[in-house]
Amino acid sequence: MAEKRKITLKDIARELKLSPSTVSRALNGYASLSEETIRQVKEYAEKHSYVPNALAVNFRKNRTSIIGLIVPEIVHHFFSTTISGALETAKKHGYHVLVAQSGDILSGEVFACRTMLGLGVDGLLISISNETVEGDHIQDFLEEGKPVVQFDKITDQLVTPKVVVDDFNGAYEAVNHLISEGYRKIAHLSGRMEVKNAHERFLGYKKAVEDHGLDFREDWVKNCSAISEQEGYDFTKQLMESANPPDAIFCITDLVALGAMNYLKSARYEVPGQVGLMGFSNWMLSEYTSPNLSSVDQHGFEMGQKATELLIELIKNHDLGDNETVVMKTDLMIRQSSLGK
Amino acid sequence: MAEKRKITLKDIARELKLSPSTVSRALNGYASLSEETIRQVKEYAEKHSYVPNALAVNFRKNRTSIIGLIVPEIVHHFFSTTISGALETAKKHGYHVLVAQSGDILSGEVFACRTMLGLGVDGLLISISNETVEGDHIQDFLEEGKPVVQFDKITDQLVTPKVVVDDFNGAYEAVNHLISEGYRKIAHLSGRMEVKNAHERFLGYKKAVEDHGLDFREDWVKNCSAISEQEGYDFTKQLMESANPPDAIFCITDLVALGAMNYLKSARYEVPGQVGLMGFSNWMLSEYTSPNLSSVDQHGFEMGQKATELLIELIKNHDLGDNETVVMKTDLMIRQSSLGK
DNA sequence: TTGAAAGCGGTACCAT
DNA sequence: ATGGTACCGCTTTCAA
Repeated sequence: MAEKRKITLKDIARELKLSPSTVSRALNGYASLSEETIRQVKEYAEKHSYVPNALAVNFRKNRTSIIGLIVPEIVHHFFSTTISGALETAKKHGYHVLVAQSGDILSGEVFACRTMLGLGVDGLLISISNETVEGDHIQDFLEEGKPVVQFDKITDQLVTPKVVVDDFNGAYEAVNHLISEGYRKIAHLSGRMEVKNAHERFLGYKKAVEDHGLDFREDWVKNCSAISEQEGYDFTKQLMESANPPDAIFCITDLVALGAMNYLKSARYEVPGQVGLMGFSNWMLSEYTSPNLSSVDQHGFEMGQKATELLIELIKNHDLGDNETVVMKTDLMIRQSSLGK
Repeated sequence: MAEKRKITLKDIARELKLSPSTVSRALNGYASLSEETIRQVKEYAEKHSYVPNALAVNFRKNRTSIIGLIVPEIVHHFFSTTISGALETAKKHGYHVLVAQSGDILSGEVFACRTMLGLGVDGLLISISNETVEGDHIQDFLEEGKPVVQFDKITDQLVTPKVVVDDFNGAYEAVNHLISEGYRKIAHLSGRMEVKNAHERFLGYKKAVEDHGLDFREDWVKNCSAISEQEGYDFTKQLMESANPPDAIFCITDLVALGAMNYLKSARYEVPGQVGLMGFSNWMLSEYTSPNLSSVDQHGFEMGQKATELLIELIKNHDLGDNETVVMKTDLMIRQSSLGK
């Protein structure tokens, strides 16, 4: 495999009878060089399509222009959206993104952190796993002077900037909307309360219900531990067949809402009308169900962008940042499933 | 930001009064070293938590253990699935993955290729954009001795190994299945015929129809240029309102099939029964529609794995590979929408 | 304005 | 079994 030997900076220097330093300066646009020399060097470099050896530059400068990005699971609409945002922003600033998934387990996250640190990324973007508590493996980055920005799934154990969704408010507005559409008996298919995002959504739901003087009933709150369509279906069935069936359901995610919708349709409930339905996350699928599913958009793309901007800023300033938290506003996506009773 | 200065191999050598070469050998498990020396070095390294400088190693060995991965669009169930497979396989072999999206446009792809090449990835996995024809920017990798493996969306202009879905056969089986369920007038919502995958699916559809002596009608084939839900809806409406309405529709993707399903339901057709419906891709959503959508699984995860395995093999063998094409079998996912007439 | 030279942190060849 | 040392390609003092 005869790959053509690439031309180096030294080659140029030799050919042009200049010193490597001069060539380096000319190429990197330093002052104090004669116009003529610069022109000459650039022309030669261009003509022989000189490309600096990134490995050498990185080694010398002790940086890689690579950002590490760890999410629980790539195959997940929200996360792939945040990744997309991160990629766009990184590109704009001349950074590359190394992606890894933790599989939502601690060992996977630790492994990803270690290999990324070993490779010498300049900083880390991370949405932690469900199992992460201490976060020593993340702390390691900070101790090497590499900034970390947490997003979406975060832990307060680590002093890093954070970008999170305003789950509380998003849920509050969603439930408010159901109420304004005339629904009064609102149930909530929640997630595991130990998970911060789920808990916040629950609190937002509760606050909205109470602010309007409506009943908050424990038995109208069901915990979906797997956040699955099946749970949505089953719990909805359970709720509707109970002595006190609700007239609206606010679901922790669109997938759960889809399960709820499937049950309601199969049991011949009118959605909306008899039962109002709200999801959360605004997955692509919510646009395409029938009826369309109302949801709460989390602006994943913008989150990825914001987190990446913060990180790159820190990298450039050689700063680790502090505990600041950026809260991303959500958007109520009112479609059909939540319309007037 | 006082990051603690990291200990280097030379530090160890000096402290232990050994030469750098000896320490290197001890750490990398070379033979011909006394047990004692090895133990001593390893102990010291462990105690001072020595971590080799990856940048230096990469520079010296002229490799990065990084694979570049370019897809048209990350936020797409199929691609995120292939990425997931690629990540898993890369991890297993000690490789990292740099991800970029082309946005399905040539300029984006060229940019991604250039930056990745500049960074010094060891090889490239790519699913090309719709606009890619010549592929000189990809050829550049080969000319630098870096192997490339194409997957899913490929071009034959480049001599590289390829991993593709058996679109023809997948489509053939899907239509076969509709026929075996009793449907006889089968329409096809296709994609743009210039796109290879779309064309193959069309050919598979046509062959199946003809093999069974059924009518192949041009007016039962509709081109969805955007592959959108809207097109699925509109073309299905058009088909069903025509003089010769079909009794089954094979759709180029699940999203299009969803549009078809939404129209059929709104127009009170029974699915299945009056109209049979098949999608393609087996997106997550197909499991959750009602009725469940029958589809064709493309094994995206396994594709990502396979492509990555091929690439890593080539990298390790310092080989560019040839034109071999691995064809991934598809799986018919029979759910409700295609069941008996 | 330019050059000389010392590294960055390893690896590997050539000695011994 | 171990040491000495010349690099890898580029950047960056320091000197001229």
